[in-house]
Amino acid sequence: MGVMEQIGTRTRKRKAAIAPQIAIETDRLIRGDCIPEMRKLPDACVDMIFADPPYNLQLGGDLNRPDGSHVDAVTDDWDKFDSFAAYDSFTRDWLREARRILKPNGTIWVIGSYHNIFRVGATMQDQGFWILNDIIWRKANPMPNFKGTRFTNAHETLIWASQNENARYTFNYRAMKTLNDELQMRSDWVLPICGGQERLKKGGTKVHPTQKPEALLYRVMLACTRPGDVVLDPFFGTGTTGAVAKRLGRKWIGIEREEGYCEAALERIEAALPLDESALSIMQSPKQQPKVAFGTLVETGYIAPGTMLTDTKRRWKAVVRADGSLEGEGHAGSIHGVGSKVQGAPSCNGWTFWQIETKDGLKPIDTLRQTYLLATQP
Amino acid sequence: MGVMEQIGTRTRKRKAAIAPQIAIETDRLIRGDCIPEMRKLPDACVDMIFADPPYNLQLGGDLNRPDGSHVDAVTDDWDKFDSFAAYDSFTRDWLREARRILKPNGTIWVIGSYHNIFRVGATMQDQGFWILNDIIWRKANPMPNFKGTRFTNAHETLIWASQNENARYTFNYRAMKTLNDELQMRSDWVLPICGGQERLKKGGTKVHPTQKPEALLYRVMLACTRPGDVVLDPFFGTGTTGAVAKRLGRKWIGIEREEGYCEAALERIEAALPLDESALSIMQSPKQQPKVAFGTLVETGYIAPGTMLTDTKRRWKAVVRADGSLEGEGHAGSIHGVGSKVQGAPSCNGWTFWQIETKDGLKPIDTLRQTYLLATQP
DNA sequence: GTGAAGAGTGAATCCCTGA
DNA sequence: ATCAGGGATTCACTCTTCA
Repeated sequence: MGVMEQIGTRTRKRKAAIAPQIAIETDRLIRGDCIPEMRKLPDACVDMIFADPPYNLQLGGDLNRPDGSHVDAVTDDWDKFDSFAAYDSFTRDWLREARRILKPNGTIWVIGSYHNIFRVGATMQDQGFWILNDIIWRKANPMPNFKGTRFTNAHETLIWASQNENARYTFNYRAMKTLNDELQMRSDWVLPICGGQERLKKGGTKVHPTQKPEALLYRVMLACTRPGDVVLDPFFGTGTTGAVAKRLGRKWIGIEREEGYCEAALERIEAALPLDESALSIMQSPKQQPKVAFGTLVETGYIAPGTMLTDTKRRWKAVVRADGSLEGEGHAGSIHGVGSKVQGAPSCNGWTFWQIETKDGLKPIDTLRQTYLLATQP
Repeated sequence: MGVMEQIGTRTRKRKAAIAPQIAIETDRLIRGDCIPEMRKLPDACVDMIFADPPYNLQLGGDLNRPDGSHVDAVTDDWDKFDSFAAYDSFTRDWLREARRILKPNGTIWVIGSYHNIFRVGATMQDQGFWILNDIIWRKANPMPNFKGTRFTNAHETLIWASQNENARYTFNYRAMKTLNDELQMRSDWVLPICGGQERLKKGGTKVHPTQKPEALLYRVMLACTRPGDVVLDPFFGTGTTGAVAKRLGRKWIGIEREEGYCEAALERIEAALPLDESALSIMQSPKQQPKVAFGTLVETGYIAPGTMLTDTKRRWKAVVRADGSLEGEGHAGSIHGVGSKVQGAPSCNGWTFWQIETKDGLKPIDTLRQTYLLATQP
């Protein structure tokens, strides 16, 4: 697992390795109901949970297309619930176990539609999960509303939540920004539905009625886990979570009741190819780069004591002192402290605020830090 | 009102005029709390309800933009609740009255964010409302996540529900399809937030912290009401619902507690003019350019992480990474960024610069984008 | 007048480490 | 547990100012 050890060590979160982590068996499928099976797992043993629970779809009668062909709706027995109360009870039970086995800094994703997502979301809040975002999967190619009685149901909703309000969760902000052409990733994701070669079929019919696209899981795991993290899926189905986890170098545990789905899932995961190390690495935040003190640049001669710094509009000036502090405009202190004081701002990043005069005009002192890093990093 | 007569004449519902409708006073603002004020209204007296209740945002401390400026948050008392239980109690009370005064064939719209919408939706289902769609308002210009801690919260959710499961509700299918360039209107609506001239201001500051855009109400009313219908808004605010109702030839009733909002609303509705054809075209959502991020092609499997790219003359090479970034020749970043860096050029179109090896020779990665668009666009 | 540049702003649960 | 301090972090659009 050389990949695991080298990648992802610098993420936004630095987990305190206080409690000895219980190592559990991973990369395996557990056959059975998710509630009793989760009960057998120890507390705080997984980093992320992805759950695609039954939707409790209340479809009355059969649905036909205008041409008379039959729409293959979700009518399996596992999707029938006597009432909202029964569904709520089921939801509370599996979410309670999910929260227990989730590490304190772990996160959970749950996907649903308007039939069930409101009940699921409210239950999550009631149990202490802390919602971080609701994400809209905007389907690029949804099934139209054949009868013209409502708006085309063209999206599904995912809830992303941490185990508790104060969790220091993993969010690979920079990687998401890169994935979205250098703009912040938004809460609405446009992705095609699962079809074509990706859709598992047996004898010409689809194996699972609601197989999720791998692209969806790909984005979820890339955003919120690190290589080597354990991802659990209590409603494993045909194993999309497992297949993507394997590709991305994450460990997985799936729980599934239906033998037909289990077979298909294992076969599929077996065929999935893991990415190699260079492909797995992602863009890192500056936050995760080695820290350099401004004083170090003074000591090592990258900037001389006595150098005059200013801001981009030359409104304020400050002099670099021998110990790496600044003095100017009646203030003295760190590059950040003086920067915030002269502006009267609550905070300031001195690295980008203060500029140094060069032959090509003003440049932020951060460029000196980058030069230093390039020269000293292996 | 030529527009009105042409659109919406073919509605799904044909109401049986059995029970004599109770005529209530319309086009008026009721000053007071919505729960006691709704109690004074008779049963089954309104055709549609649009509700924009407090979201219970639970904001922490102050928030500043990267430039140091302060974010003007919603800190009003009307958005503060002691607990989820208190919010639920409030929600149950106003929804119960709303359902009572709604006609049996009427519908309700409620807007919210992840802070409150799950609780609201679950309560609606518990009380017997029948959800018809959840609609996503995708904000064209949302506020970014300034700290890089989550996904940009770029949408709000609306729930559209009928008074009961068997209601024969109004849905102007044709009008919606016309409004959407002859494609079925989907459950995700791209609309800008309320700003510019439309945003009500007094002394340079916004009158209401969360004024909704008229385009949103326009689409809601055009979809689900007929001219002459009575629309009630129990959280009237600055009267967007009233202004749009007047323009569309619907009757309105607003309930609002804050005197400052009431004044602004009445003044605004007084100034509102009935709709003409030109206004209709302005409201139409412009056909957006399909934009595809390179990362999307990686996620959806059109290009695999680890793939080697090169330029047309094979001078430089780069590897595709899991998040859609490239790494090669000592650089890492987007397809455009790495392209410009290896060439030493100020800019570069990565789509045409980077080539992928195929059995027919090198091809620009732009061809993959075209393939993706062909597969996913309607 | 016209365009470029700069300032302002929007329903937001918005940092992390070490003492 | 709290507190201090380093330093990381933004997109689309409107309106104003100034050349």
